[in-house]
Amino acid sequence: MATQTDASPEPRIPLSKERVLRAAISLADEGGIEALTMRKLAQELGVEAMSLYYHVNNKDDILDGIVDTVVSEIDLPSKKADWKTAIRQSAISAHDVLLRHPWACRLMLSHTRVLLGRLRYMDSLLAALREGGFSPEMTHHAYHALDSHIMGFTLWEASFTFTAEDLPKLGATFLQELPTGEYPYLVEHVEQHLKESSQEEEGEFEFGLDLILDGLERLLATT
Amino acid sequence: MATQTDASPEPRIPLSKERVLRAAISLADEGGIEALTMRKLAQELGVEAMSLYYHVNNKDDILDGIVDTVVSEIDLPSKKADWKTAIRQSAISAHDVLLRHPWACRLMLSHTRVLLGRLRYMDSLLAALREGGFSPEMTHHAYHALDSHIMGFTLWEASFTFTAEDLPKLGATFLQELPTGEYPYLVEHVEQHLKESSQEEEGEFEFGLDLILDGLERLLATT
DNA sequence: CTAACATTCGTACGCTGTAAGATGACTTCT
DNA sequence: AGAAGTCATCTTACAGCGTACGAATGTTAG
Repeated sequence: MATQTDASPEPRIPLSKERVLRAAISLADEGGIEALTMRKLAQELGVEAMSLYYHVNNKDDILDGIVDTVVSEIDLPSKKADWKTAIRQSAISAHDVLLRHPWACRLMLSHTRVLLGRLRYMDSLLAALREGGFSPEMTHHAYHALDSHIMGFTLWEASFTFTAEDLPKLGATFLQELPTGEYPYLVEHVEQHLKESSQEEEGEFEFGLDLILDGLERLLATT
Repeated sequence: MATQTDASPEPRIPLSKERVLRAAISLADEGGIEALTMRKLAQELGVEAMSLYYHVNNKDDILDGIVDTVVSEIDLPSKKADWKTAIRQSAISAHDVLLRHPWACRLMLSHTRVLLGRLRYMDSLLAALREGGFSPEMTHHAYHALDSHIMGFTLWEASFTFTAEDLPKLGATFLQELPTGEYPYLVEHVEQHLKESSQEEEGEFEFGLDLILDGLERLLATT
């Protein structure tokens, strides 16, 4: 003990898979997924790159791991509420979580290994539908419709995350570069984005979500 | 002329941006987007890597280019049909095209430069909505709902493209690795995928699409 | 034939993930 | 106390990536 505190001011916390994953997440959050390299990650942990490989098989292991960590943050649909409000709330939670980690969506779609957190999420969403009265076939369809919206919309938003503060400038130059008068509706659309406060953008996700949920409800009623 | 055909059996077609992009697309189609490297692309064209840089600024230029080429293949919504069938048909076309080039979706979302083909596609979809009677605000919402579905669903499908022939085996091992009895609904869902013919999967996309289109139609009627 | 230009290539650098083995620290047994 | 063994980390090295820089080829105009 004495030797340790004497020799080094920092007692050197031992590495672990959890610590590696935590550091990887914060690194990706700050600098985007392309900033997550083995060397930078090691440096962040005060260690050499190869040391990571004692706790992790390879980089894919890390990528799979941080995806699962993030997915585990999503609120599962409540078993108490009716299917529609339960799923609605869970979808909004998924949207929030995935937007906090804008790299997660893309990783989910390029990395097909599914770990426990994601298994649980998928099953609980399916459970909410089945126990809400949907047939196996309808549940299948509904699941994919919902998943597509969550992924697709969040992915789109995430690709514009970096523009949070300089969106106005970026949008203005975009409009200027546009062939003049050629695409009037596109101009209108972009202007809409520019004048929207970021608060209003939030409702955008729920608009599509409700379109799907209402449609599903109607389908459920007619059977 | 004589000297050329004498000296080299292949007359050496000169490079060009089009030729580079065409080769890039076929390389990505065959081996996935990660198989598209400057060196392999050059090799495919019978040339050294650095020669490409005369026709192209950098790799991003190529990526932006092939995305735009693919997007330009999508059928734009017909101006003759009513908005719903026109958009429906265009969305299905987009789905088809993007599934033929499974790497395109992911590129579209990580590469935010928008070239001409994509501008035209976006504007024509917005035009179909506006001229169908939707207000600017509703059009804005509708556009994102539709885009999210097209992107989200196709992206999901594209991530499982490689399993086309060996999906049964892959699904079987997945089911076996699942914690037994823990996720009954997930098991049901996966089994559904396994028993579905690939033809039936096609309808899956249209299910979600119609959910959105019907919802939009109803909203349009109530105003 | 020569000068100008348009294309292509050779070399090199810094970055990436990671294989293989050396090195150090700590535990346990004798 | 010393030896043996295990665990954790580090050193070195390599192949592959995008691409900067400048030299070497065609190819055409005067």
